[in-house]
Amino acid sequence: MTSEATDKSSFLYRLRHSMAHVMAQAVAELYNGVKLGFGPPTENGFYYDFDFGTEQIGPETLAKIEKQMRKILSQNEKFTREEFKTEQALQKASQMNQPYKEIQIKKLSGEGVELFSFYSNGKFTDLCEGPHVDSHKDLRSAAFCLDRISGAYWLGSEKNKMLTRIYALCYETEEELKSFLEQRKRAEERDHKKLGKELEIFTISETVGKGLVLWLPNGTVIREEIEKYAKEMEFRYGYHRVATPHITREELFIRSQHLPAYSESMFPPMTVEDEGGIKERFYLKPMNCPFHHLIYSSRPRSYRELPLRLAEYGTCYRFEQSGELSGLLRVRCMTMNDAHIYCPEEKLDEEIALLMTMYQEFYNTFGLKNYTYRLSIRGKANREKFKGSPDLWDRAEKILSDVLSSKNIPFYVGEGEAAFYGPKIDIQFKNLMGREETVSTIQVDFFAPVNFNLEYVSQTGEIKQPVIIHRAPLSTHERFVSFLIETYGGAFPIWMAPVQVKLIPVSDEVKEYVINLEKELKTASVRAESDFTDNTFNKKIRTAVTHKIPVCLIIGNKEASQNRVTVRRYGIKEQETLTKDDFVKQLKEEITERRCGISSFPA
RNA sequence: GCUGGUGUAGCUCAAUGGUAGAGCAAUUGAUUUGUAAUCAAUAGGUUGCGGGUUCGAAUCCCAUCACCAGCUCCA
Repeated sequence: MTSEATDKSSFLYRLRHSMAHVMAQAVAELYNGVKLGFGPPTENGFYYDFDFGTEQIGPETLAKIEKQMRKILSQNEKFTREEFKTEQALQKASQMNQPYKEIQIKKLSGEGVELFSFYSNGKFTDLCEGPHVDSHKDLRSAAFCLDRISGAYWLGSEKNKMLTRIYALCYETEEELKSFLEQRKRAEERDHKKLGKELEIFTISETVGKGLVLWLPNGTVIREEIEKYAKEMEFRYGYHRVATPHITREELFIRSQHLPAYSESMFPPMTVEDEGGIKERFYLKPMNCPFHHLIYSSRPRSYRELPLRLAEYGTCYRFEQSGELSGLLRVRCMTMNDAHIYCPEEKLDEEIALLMTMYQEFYNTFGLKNYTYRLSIRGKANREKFKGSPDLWDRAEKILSDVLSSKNIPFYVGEGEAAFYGPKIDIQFKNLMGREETVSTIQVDFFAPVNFNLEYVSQTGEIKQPVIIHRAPLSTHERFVSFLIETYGGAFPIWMAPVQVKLIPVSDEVKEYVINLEKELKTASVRAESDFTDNTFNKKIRTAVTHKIPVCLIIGNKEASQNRVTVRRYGIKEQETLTKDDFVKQLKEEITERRCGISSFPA
């Protein structure tokens, strides 16, 4: 959220907060006996949670509520504040027949709050800490519209009743609201689900099942280019590649403690019967780690081979809740840029530092900028859920925080966001709709070495336990490609573009030259295609541009007669004509260096 | 999984109880073009699937599946 949107003293915050009360009042007037939940400001406006009882609320009621709000605003009431001690406050909430407010008062009272404020505007009163604007007059020039309606669990717990949440957009001026709506519309144009279909990157078939992605030829090029790059990078950083099965006997996940702790996110087991009639259960893997641990422990290890880095683009299966699935962002079958690093504890800081360098190298290549680092630690609450000695935790948390600081990497702390086996550094991306998603983590794990009895012989001949680092800088292909599509708006850098070069003949006379050039480019491993359709020249250009192909070669008699090509780059007006050989040389350089040039970011 | 919404040709959408239609894409023919849509013809649909109401259903009702937004979850 912007600072203005969260700053309680800002006018915008008070405006949105007050407007939420007006909405609650409108709803209360229209629906007798409605129960009120919470109604805070948000990044773009505000929402309010209501319990409508048995009443069905659809989008058509939004217009009705909005109309009522405007009627209320015309009454020009003042916002007034009154304070009550706990008992009186409870009594007041009870008189108003607002059970959720009673619960809230009791909860806050338990946390030591003794004085409760109620705000009134006209006949409407609501428990609220404020602050608000002075009167309706301050709200009149504001721009707002009711946006959408959805369910939301009371107190955010799925064990509680689901209330009806009404979201509204609200800004100080009409221009700001309009500009937000336009921005949202532009963002929707970059939606990876939309572009993924248009650019034929992936498809999902009901026949195969939801959350199970079919990668089309274009998408497969992108996947494989990413994978090739990751393998080169990991080779340079001293990783060894391994390969493991997609299924395993139940025993492995019992040992790793995924069963039963993680069983809700796993596909149900397959039961097979051997010749002796003994039944055995197999599971699809939700993670690669346990397999890698067994590779580590397949023979005794010496300190000399640590840190041992085992990498695999491993395909995992998770039975995500159906409502969670979304395009490539959240799927049930995913291929992870996974690796596990088995590291002596005293080398942990060095190894993490090396990882941060690698992450930044990766993200620079992709030109990614819209991410933030989160240091996820235990926090003060629920200490019992975090396994291992507190001493070890303290040290690990300090190491992570020190590495981030020493590399001048800005980060924020996520209290209670650690994994149960250790703290982590999460890389958070914001998607187009402003929603934050974890794209990647670096996790320190003290727990698995114990479960899997992982050991090494130290320099002094002692048996020691390594610490494990789980890391996946490039996330899963699925999630990472969804971010890339949205970041690039579908216009990929040349090195990973499905079609890198489109050859467009001006007329049939140059056909032979074009055919030969295409052959030459393909021989140089360039993904080149020629357009020999009956379409007009203009139409051919339009087609190439709408497919967001990074380079078009315009070839007419002028070019063919001089062994040249005219280069038209995506999103760039200026063209240049150069010799065929110069073009191929430049192009190859750009591809080999994986340049993330301006051509990929049209204005 | 929960709340609300949506589902019509490959894609984007029209048809609100009375003969399912348009543009783009596809196919065929003509056209060979110098920087974002040449012209014409053809083909394409048990309106997501299954029930029901009705003389008659894309349209109304029930159920189911999928998708979208949000909630919850996300080792």
